[in-house]
Amino acid sequence: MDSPADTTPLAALLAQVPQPEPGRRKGALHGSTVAKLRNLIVTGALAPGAKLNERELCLQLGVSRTPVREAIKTLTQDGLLCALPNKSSVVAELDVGEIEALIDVVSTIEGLAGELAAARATDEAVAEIGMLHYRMMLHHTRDELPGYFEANKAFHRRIVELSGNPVLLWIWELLALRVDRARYSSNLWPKRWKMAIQEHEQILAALTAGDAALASQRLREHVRNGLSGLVAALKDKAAKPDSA
Amino acid sequence: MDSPADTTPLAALLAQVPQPEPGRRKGALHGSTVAKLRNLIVTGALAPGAKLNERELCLQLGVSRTPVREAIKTLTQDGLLCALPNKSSVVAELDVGEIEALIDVVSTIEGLAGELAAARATDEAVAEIGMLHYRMMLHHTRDELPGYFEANKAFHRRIVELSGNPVLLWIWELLALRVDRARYSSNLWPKRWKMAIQEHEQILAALTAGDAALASQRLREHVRNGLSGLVAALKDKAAKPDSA
DNA sequence: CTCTGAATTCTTGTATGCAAGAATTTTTCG
DNA sequence: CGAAAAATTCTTGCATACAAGAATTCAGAG
Repeated sequence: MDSPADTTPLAALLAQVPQPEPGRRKGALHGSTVAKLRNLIVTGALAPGAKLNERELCLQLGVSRTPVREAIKTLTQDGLLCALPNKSSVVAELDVGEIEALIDVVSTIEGLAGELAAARATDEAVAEIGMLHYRMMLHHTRDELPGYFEANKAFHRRIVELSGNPVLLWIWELLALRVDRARYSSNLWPKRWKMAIQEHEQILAALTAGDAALASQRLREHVRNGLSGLVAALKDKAAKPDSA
Repeated sequence: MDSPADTTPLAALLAQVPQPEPGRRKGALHGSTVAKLRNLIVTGALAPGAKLNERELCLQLGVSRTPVREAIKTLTQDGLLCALPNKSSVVAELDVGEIEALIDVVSTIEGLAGELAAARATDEAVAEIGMLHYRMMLHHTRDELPGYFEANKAFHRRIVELSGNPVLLWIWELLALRVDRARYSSNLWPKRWKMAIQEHEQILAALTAGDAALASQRLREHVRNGLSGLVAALKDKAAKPDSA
């Protein structure tokens, strides 16, 4: 009846997304549709458990069912949607247990990334990551949540890239989708920010020193701390459901 | 002109795949098409670099373009195909560098799985994994390559399942696709078998003892050994291209 | 003979039509 | 009035039609 999703002002949210001009080139619909839909899910605009009606999405997104169906398939594979045969796909539940499972995997993955990155860290690469760190701090001082998120993610992403391992980056991107979802879901937890910034600086130091073991350990613990805080926030939120 | 794929007896290979009866139930075409196509790629029946013509695949698989296109999208996301806009998708190259990248990631992932699994290992679970190990040995003594592959994979898979971490299993499945491809590509390397069996026994012992650190380390090294041998075999093969 | 370019053919990207299964509503019987 | 069943409506799964871009071929000029 009145699942959370039914009250979502979907049209308004979609209006914010820049619509591709009618004079667009061929082959861009799939990608853009995936991006739009993914954004709606990750940011929580489409609530967990919400049913996706293909025809309705077509109208909202202004495309035919083909790209919509492809996007649904793609996001199902990414684990953001759940699909049952002959039934509407639904937005995957944001299970706290699953996020706890994410902790072990993401921390291990980023730990490996740190280990490999430290061995390949040039001054230039470290400087670039440092810049991302300062950008994050800037957004922090300004209380700009989206910018903070973005810079934080870029910081971590750059380290994974620096590892030079394309498979690692691929896996990390997949995991990052779920982490982002959890982040958006648990409204900001500013307590954690200061600690995160300190940890980033220590990670940078380890990379600068080229100390693989230390970089690995610090990244592992940093990720573990962050995600654990996230789980705590989510459990808190679950305890007192709608104390806005 | 005559790329390796053009000479592939595709029709014959597909004939081996049991065709779903006309009286099948709806909703199974996508999955079965993905499975068939994936098998062709993983086993090497569709050679790396081969161009996939959608219409041709439709004829071969006996379905329309819709499920074929969905399957292509899915396998592209899995990294088995490469797609460029408005161009035919091609089977992803089996880059040795990428397999070397896999070594670090898969060994780390399975190491984590071993660590978590050891902490949860019941007698029953260990016995089940032991059974898979003996099944593998049986296929070994009979020189049955496919059975050996299957049992080996089941052994590893069961350990990841035992970890109780669904995210870990999800990632492992993705990685396993690429590992399987590499395995099929480098024809059997029997030298490795005996060593692998010994390592499996040691892994089992660590699981039985519930020693998380040991299980983790042994799995990590076992995977590293296996994949390193695989890379060596592939490099060997690359050096003397077609010495059948 | 070769190179350029235009026209044709082929292939993919997108939209839509049709049928099977699911959900819902209505109707009928107890 | 309640419940079960039948019919209607709705939704997805698959097939196909059409359009835009890419590849190929063929002709003509240098």
